[in-house]
Order: sequence, then structure tokens, then C-alpha cells
Amino acid sequence: MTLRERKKLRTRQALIDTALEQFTRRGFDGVTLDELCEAVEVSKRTFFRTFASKEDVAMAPAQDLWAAFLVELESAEPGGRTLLELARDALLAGLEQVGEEGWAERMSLAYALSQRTPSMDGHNRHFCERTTQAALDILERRFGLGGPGDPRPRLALDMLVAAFHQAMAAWTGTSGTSGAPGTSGAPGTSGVPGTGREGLADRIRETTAALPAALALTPAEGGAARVSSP
Amino acid sequence: MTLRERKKLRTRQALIDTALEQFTRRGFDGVTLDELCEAVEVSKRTFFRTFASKEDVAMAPAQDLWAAFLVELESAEPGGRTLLELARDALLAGLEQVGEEGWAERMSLAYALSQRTPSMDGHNRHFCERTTQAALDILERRFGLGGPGDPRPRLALDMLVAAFHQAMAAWTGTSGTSGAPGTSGAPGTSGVPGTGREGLADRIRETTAALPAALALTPAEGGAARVSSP
DNA sequence: CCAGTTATGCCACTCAGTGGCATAAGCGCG
DNA sequence: CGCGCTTATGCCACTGAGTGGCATAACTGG
Repeated sequence: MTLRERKKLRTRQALIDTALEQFTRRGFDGVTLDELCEAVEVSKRTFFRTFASKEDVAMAPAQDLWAAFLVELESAEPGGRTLLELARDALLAGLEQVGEEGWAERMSLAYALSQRTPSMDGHNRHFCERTTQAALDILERRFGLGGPGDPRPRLALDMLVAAFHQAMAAWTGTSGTSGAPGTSGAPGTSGVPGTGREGLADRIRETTAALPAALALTPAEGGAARVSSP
Repeated sequence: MTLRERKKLRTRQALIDTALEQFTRRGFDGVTLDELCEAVEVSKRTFFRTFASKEDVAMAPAQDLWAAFLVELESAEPGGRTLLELARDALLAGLEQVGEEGWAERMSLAYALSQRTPSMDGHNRHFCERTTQAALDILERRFGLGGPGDPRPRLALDMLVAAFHQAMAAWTGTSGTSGAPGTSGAPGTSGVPGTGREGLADRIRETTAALPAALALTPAEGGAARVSSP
């Protein structure tokens, strides 16, 4: 890899880290691009050559994950699995493929940010939409699924995305808003359940497994809580 | 209703209609707010007292529908139905409740627009997210569902939203520019099947009905299409 | 060290969105 | 009918995101 490319990557990473830190501390709207670029010592013009929007810089961790997902989906073989299981496993494989140090911490910050920033949530969901479309193209090309008029493959992928969002909520909920995020100690390659990539993988498995039950969930007649255990 | 309120409503409707017409003809980004306000003879300041953003004005039809959905959900009784069926029926009831003349046409334009305008798609999806959250609050209050840690009610609602989006795609796909009739479906009260509110209701019924099959959908082992044609 | 490529910085610009304040339009009441 | 009171509107100036153009600096390969 040439020096030029490495420099570009380093600038990019600095922008991501600084952005996540500043946005988290002072709020997305509380930080102007001029301030962010000032902190990284980069011109605003350069920022927009690296990212398409202010929201994009904070969504980088999620984009890395879904890019890896698409790569995995490209080479996945259906071992008698459901389409949903196939896609879920591709996502889990992509999750292991994301090799950056401290990815989990960044992803956690990015999600928390998108939860309290409407424009980030919107951008994020639109990105999921595009990714879903790309996945659908792959599935159509490889397995002949997704013939026009058949909504099922698309619905299956939307279910995975919905489950993933719930997994993120559960993951960040357990591993913590209040706790010191990661900078000290060992960011869980093992140990505390719920933290790190392993924890997220577990949450994804849980929420995807909950999909059939969600489909069949029936509220009680009287108005009291009835969650499938009489 | 006072004159003041009626005037406000009339201005609002004029903005919506003009915006949908202009955006459709010249593209969302091809129309500035100044031009739109000029056409309606309203100051930009007034526009932003009526709508929160440029995207919002084009999303008004969808917002009306989901507002009606929430109202219906508020008073829906679970007749032994699945949560998903309950929500689907609330959506269908809300659909009949939206009484405006020409709503279907506006909704169709709004959807087509959001399909080719990233920022509109993002705003739209974020709005769905907020609506889903509001629906979840209602369900929790009325039926005690949605205890923290249980992702299933949320997942069920997300499935409904996914099915709705697919229904919109199918609906605008059939009733779009090509006027080829003859698609099967319920006759409805008037006109061509596939068009109007009746057609959309049918599409919603179809896509929600397809959810279990989507969950169980399995690609063929060899890589060929198992669903459509071998 | 030298040409060719490519990223960067800077400048000016458009446009979405906001706050402040004066004014006009509707409204209630005597 | 006219007079205050409320509320919507218009106008102006401003911030901040995002873009295009162009000169220049930095890397590249030889």
C-alpha cells in the first residue's frame, strides 16, 4: 500500500474517531464541520472528498459491517438453510470479518448517536435500504430469487435488518451508556457477556430467533399482558 | 372551524399539491424552496411554520395515513387476533379513515418521489421509526406488551412496516404510468382494481399474508431458482 | 531529480433552515 | 361598529451544510 493511500486512510480514521468523540460529547448538531475539520487539521473540502455528508462520518462502522455482509453473502452456500438463516449467517460472518481494533466501541457510539439524532437515523435507515437492495440483487443473481412481484425475499431481508436493529438496541443497552466505554482495560475479546463483537453476535442470534414468535405474538383478550405464556 | 384555521389549511394543501407537482416534474433537488414559496405566494418563513423540512411537505399523505393508523390502534380490540393482524387491521381501518379527495394520487406521487430521492427516503424511514415507537407505546399501555428486553412486539410492528413498503411498491407498480388493467384482485367499490385505496388495501393484505412464507423461504441447493422456475 | 498524477487548500457561491421584530389579518367584546 | 387582543405572516439578517473551480503542494514512477 502506497504512502498516499495510507495517509488518506489515516486522515479518514482520524475524522471518524474525532467525529464520534465530539458528537458524543457535544451532540451532533453542537459540532460544526468547520470545528471538526479544525480539530483534525483538514479542510472542509477534503472532508467531503472522504465522506458524502456530515452524517456519513459517524456511520462508518455500520457501513464497514454491512459491506462485509455483502461480501459474505456473495460467496455463501445455502446448506438447506432458510433465506433468513443464510443472510443472518452472512451477517455474523461479516461481523467476524470486520477486523479493526476498537470497532465495537465505535459501532456502539455510532448507534447511540443515531438514536438521538434524527438526521443520522434517517441517513442510517436509508443506507440499510440501499444495502438491502444490493443484497437482493445478489440473491436474485445467485439463486434466481426476487422475481418481480414476489415480495418474500425482500421481506425476509427486511426482517433481518429489523432484528439487527433490535440486537443493537439490546447490545448497547446491556454494555452500557453509563459505563466507561472501552478506553480502559481489555475490550472484551472474552469475559463480560454482552460486550464486544461476541455479545453483538449473541444478540443477533437472539433477535433473529425471536422473529417467528414475533409473527405469532398474540395480545391477551382482556387487555392484560399475555406474552405467549398462559 | 374559524376562518383563520381554514386559511391555514388551504395554504397547507396548496403547498402540498404544488410541491408534489413541481417535485415530480422537475425533481426534488431541482426545485428550491424559494421557487415553491413563490408559486404558492407564501414566504419561506411561513413554509417552515407549516412543515418542518422540505422533505416533510411531500410526505404529508403518508403522515396522514399513519396518524389515522395510530388513532385506530388506540381503540382496537384484540379479537383473538395476532398482534400483527391487529396492527394490520388498524392500518387498513386508518386507510379508510383518510377521507381527503385525491389522497391516493398524492400518496402515489409521494412514494414515487421518495424512491428516487435519498433524503426523502431517509426522512420517510425515520418517520416510520417514530410512528412505530408511538405504536409500541400504545401497545404497551393498552396490553402490557413491550416489556423492556422483549423484542417481539417491536419486530412485529417492523414487519408490518416492511410489508407496507412492499405493498406501496406493488401498488404504484401496477397503477403507475402503464395503464394495463386486468390484474386480479377484489373489485372494490369503483374503478380499476389495483388503483385507489381499495387496491392499496389489497396489496397490504397480500404482503402481510406473505410474511410467514418470507420467513420460511428457502433457496434451492444447487443455486437455481426453486421459487419461480427450475 | 524530473515529469506526471493526484490530493489538498482556499475562495466564492447556493440553498436549507432559524431567530427577531414589525405588521397585518382574524377574533372577541362592548 | 369599532376597539383592543391574539396570532399568523412577511421581511431581514444570519448560520451552516454542501459544491465547483482553480492554483498548489505532495506523492509516484522512472
